[in-house]
Amino acid sequence: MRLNTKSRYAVMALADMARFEESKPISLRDISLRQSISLLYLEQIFLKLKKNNIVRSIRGTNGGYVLNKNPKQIKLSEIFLALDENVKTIGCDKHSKRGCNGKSFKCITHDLWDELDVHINTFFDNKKLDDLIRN
Amino acid sequence: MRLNTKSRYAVMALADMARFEESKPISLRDISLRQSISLLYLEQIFLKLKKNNIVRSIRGTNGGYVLNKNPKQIKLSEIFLALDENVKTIGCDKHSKRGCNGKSFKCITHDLWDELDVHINTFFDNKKLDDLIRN
DNA sequence: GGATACTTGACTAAATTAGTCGGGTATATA
DNA sequence: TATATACCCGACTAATTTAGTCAAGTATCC
Repeated sequence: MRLNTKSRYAVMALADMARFEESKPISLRDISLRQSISLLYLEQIFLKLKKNNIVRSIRGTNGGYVLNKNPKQIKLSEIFLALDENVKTIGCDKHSKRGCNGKSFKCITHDLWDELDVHINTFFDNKKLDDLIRN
Repeated sequence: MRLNTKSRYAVMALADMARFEESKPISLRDISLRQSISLLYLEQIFLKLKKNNIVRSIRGTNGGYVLNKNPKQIKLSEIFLALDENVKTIGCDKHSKRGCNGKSFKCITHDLWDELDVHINTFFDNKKLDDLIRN
């Protein structure tokens, strides 16, 4: 779990799309203007969202992106998973040779970070995109 | 909430002390050897723990540090609070002028990060140092 | 044909992290 | 009282990560 601007912007952008739920594709330019996120940065983010089938794209004039599922069904955990290659980054380094790696040597706090990870993932599994726009 | 090595090492070191619970002060040198954490780095960490009354120090030969409370009463949230000046660092920048600051302008996802923060803090409020050594 | 809008990899400045260094001061014990 | 141990503290730095930008496309609509 790693929360950087990329993850945050992804949630903002997708929530933006969900709010203006239309059948028409929404261009990154519009999202960029509404949410004040750099267009070039959004492009990077949406590439990953597309690769992970969260959105699909339509090219050309009047093109843009469309949500692949109903906002009620899009878990926030999916979104984070799409952006970070490695979801679990809190805690010990899995591939450490000297320190705690959870296998050959396990430190006092190892299980704690695992528990925390579960705790946070549960939170994001239960939160749907739709929950964000119901205010 | 920010989980860096400093916070993790602090928990490891304090758990180490709790495990060897003695009335005698424990030197950073011993902790450094047992947990393979740099002595110089530990000094930095314990200075903060001391300032926040989590440990007290005894100088000189045979000196070291002693826990100020029973491990059953030391919340992990206290420890993190002692190390990070600002506990809440996930989410929007409170002092941002242009972006979301939660006051003059509030973004779609603002409440989400607040909720997450509460969720994580609850976890660490309920975890005590003693829980880590009961395995 | 031109405007719009997605596609992709490479690059970079700034900030953060994870420590190290150097020079202290206090105290126990031989 | 000398010496070794161990805490105290500010300044510094190398490496990594972050938060983007840049350049050069390709596809589609009008």
